[in-house]
Amino acid sequence: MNLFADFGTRIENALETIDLIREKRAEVDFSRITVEPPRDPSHGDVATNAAMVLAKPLGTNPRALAELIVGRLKEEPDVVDVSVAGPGFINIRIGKAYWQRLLASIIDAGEDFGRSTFGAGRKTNVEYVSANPTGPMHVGHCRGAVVGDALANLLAFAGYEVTKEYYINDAGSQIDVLARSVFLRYREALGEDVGEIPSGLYPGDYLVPVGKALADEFGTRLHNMPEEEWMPLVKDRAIDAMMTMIREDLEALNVRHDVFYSERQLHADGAQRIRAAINDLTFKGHVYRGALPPPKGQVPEDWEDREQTLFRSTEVGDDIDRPLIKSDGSYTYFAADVAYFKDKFDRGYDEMIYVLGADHGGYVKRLEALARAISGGSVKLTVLLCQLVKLYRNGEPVKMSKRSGDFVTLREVVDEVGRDSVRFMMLYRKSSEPLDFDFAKVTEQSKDNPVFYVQYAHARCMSVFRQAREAFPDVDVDSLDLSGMAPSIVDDNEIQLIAKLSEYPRVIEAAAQSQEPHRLAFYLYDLASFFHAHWNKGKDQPELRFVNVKNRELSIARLGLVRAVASVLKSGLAITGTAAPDEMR
RNA sequence: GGCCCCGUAGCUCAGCUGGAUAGAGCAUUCGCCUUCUAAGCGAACGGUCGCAGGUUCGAAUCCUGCCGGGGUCGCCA
Repeated sequence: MNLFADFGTRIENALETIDLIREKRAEVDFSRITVEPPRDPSHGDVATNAAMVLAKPLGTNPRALAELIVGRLKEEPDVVDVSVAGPGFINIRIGKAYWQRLLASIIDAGEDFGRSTFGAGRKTNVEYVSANPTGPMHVGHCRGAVVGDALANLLAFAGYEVTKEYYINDAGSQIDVLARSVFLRYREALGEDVGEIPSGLYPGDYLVPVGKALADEFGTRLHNMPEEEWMPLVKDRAIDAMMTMIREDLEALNVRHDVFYSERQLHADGAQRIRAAINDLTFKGHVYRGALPPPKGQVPEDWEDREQTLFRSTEVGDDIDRPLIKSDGSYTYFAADVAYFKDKFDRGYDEMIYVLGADHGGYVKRLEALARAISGGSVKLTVLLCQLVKLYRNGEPVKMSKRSGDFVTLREVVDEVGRDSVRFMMLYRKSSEPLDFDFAKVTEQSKDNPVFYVQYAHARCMSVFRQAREAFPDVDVDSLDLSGMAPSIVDDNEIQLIAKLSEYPRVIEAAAQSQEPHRLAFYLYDLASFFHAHWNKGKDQPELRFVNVKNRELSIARLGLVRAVASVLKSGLAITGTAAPDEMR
């Protein structure tokens, strides 16, 4: 049961009965009509702008039209009051019986309440993290990992068919550097004194065990080979080791991908997949040989005009054409991306989402151009840019130097503050907005910490059930038919709580449509806040408490309300990837 | 210089894709609570939505131009 969808159709049906609208039905567009909770609850439970949107095409004024609509809606069951307000809003107040039925349906749906068919099963690929396999994940990767994962969960809940994907950048020159760094550790493991790690190689200690493993596997054999021979062997082992480490890091964050896709396989067998993709682009008329103009603004001093194979991306919305094959005949990074995109396209995705860091902003247009060129516009490709995360410890910024290898790893953060705090805080901000992450704040158990506040609301719900079991030892509290008790819920505060719950499905759909998982996090905070507020009223007014030994029937009915709150919290927290604890002692 | 993101209360941020009197949390001020249902509760104060135009019944939201902050910018991945 979806309140706003339900009243949306009721309102449309009412509109269809109005002569003025019936006469000009072909000319009026219902799609701009909104049905939403009014900003101020005193206005009612449901508000619509229908009269304001339709007045103009019908050649009438909003308030007059609103009065007509109000006349129809008055006859609608469950409507106890309708009125026109402001410039032509129609405010509807809903009867308690409706709320009680709604509560019953939420209880019956359990954690499936809010699940939607909105996505209509569209095949959607969400690519996120895609950190280079050259070391452990650091905090910088955190946000994209969480946002991507939560977004994928959200879309799945909203009815999309989702694949979570990780693109392994295991083909570039940074992998050669990785292999050389590991080779040095290998020599070290053989007893050689390698001294300080030369600049240009990765200095981190995490490569020591990889070198040791090579020594165990090969003894001194690699040492006697020329670089061309040991390089591929070392690369294989190094990439495997790094990906194992990264998978463990992801696991610690509760992030799980369905597909790990290797860039290297695109380059395999004489780069045939890349060649095939470029051929496809060429066939569709998007490739030529030529030289690019120098960049605008400051022209680099060593600028040289060279001919390359280019993607004519400017014809599909890009600012400048993009190189596919360098002047020395090798492929650009983007060429592999063309092949990768084509692969996803051939796998049949309708929508592709790339979650990237803000420093990749310059990459967006060429990806969009690529999608147009290859799919002819049938694929919806969107790039979500996550802004940077700044770390603070007690208000002081945490300094990081990547060059010295002195960066904070994802693992360190998760180990210190816990995965739930990391995940929820990463979502408690619009991703296009920079984020401050304070170690002290996110572990604080107080109202100021949203993670705690929301989880605590769930724990409180569970606590009510524990108390009910104690108060009514003769009742099997956990197997009661609570939805059948919903008609006993009549208190206005409780009805308001049901109203807040009823917003959940539209929050899910709106967040999915806008690809903004933070909206869910804010809703959960809001819901928790309603619940806590209602709980606190029980302090001064004991008759409002959920469990009341003197009134067994009402207590049991209220358990239904508590269960509904708990299930929405749990469902929402699950989408964010955060636990819903039963207690928080 | 081109492109992208951001600019909302003293601070950190929401604002449901154009709706009503712009909302939370900190901070400040003032009450309450000192035990019940667990790490408090309630209220007040606080705004030229960066600036200027435009679009329309209606703009924080859309368009244009400025101002300010950040990111990015040839064949690096």
